[in-house]
Amino acid sequence: MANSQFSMAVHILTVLACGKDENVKSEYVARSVNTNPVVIRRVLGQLGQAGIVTSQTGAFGGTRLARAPEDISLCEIYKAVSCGEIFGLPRSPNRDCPIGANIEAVLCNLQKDIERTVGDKLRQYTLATILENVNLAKA
Amino acid sequence: MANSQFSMAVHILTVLACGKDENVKSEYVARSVNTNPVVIRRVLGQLGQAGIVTSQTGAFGGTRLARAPEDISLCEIYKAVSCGEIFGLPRSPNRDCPIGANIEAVLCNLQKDIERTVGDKLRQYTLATILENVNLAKA
DNA sequence: CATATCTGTAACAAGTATAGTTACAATCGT
DNA sequence: ACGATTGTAACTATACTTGTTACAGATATG
Repeated sequence: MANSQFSMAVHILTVLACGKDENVKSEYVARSVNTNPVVIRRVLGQLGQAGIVTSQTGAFGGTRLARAPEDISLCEIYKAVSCGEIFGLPRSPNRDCPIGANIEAVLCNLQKDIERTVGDKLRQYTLATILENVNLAKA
Repeated sequence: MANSQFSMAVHILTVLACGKDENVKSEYVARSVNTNPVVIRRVLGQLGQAGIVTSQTGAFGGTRLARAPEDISLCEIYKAVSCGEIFGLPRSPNRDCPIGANIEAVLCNLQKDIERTVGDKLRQYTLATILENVNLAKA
């Protein structure tokens, strides 16, 4: 299954942003994402550890944004739920072969370069950008 | 399993590049990558369809680069074996919810933007770049 | 033309990741 | 004390990647 946790995280945070400073229940978010509340809470757990949201247990509990949408970059969200690399490195190249012995390091550097590039791009967007676009599309 | 087809493709092509204009057998490549020849031939099939390599069946057959390493960009290789997106889109957002109805298009645009960015970055490298780096590391 | 050598590809097994689901302990307002 | 909600473990279903075996088709060589 293709990993859609980043998409889900953005969707979830957009719902929370619309909830302003009210606690939003995972069950409510689940209806917009069209999935099970536990799936929402799992992602919310990662976003909480990253300091992007804060949750309250108990009656009238729920989750809200820890900061204003303008201060939450998509890069931060991506890293919070980050699940795997853009491309995987070679598994077990033959180190007796001159190429096999060196290709891993070369690809690893390339991988870091790509991920830095993606990070820079994602940093250009914030949750506020997403909110604007969603509202634009609505109009 | 994390997808390492791009890494494998680059590794394979590096081996082919070292074979100059000789046909290289999948069994030989498999020893450098440390896997089964069929796995190599599978990737080689995709690279062949993309016009990056040419193969010959039969005795003394094998595969060679279709072009000079300087003329093969990593972007081309990435697209040839392209296996999935940087991040998956939402599966089935609730279209009765204003957010659910619009988030998919917004994320899809974002996804295209990211993939364009990655493509631009990969276009800065060619197979020749990789060859240089592998040889540098060897020295 | 017969043979040995390769590729191309189908079919299947094994390992692993994601998502969905159920269940329940812990927490907290009333 | 009670009801509402999160946090989290455990399990299932699905699907993707890799590795492996098997074999048909193509081709150079003697």
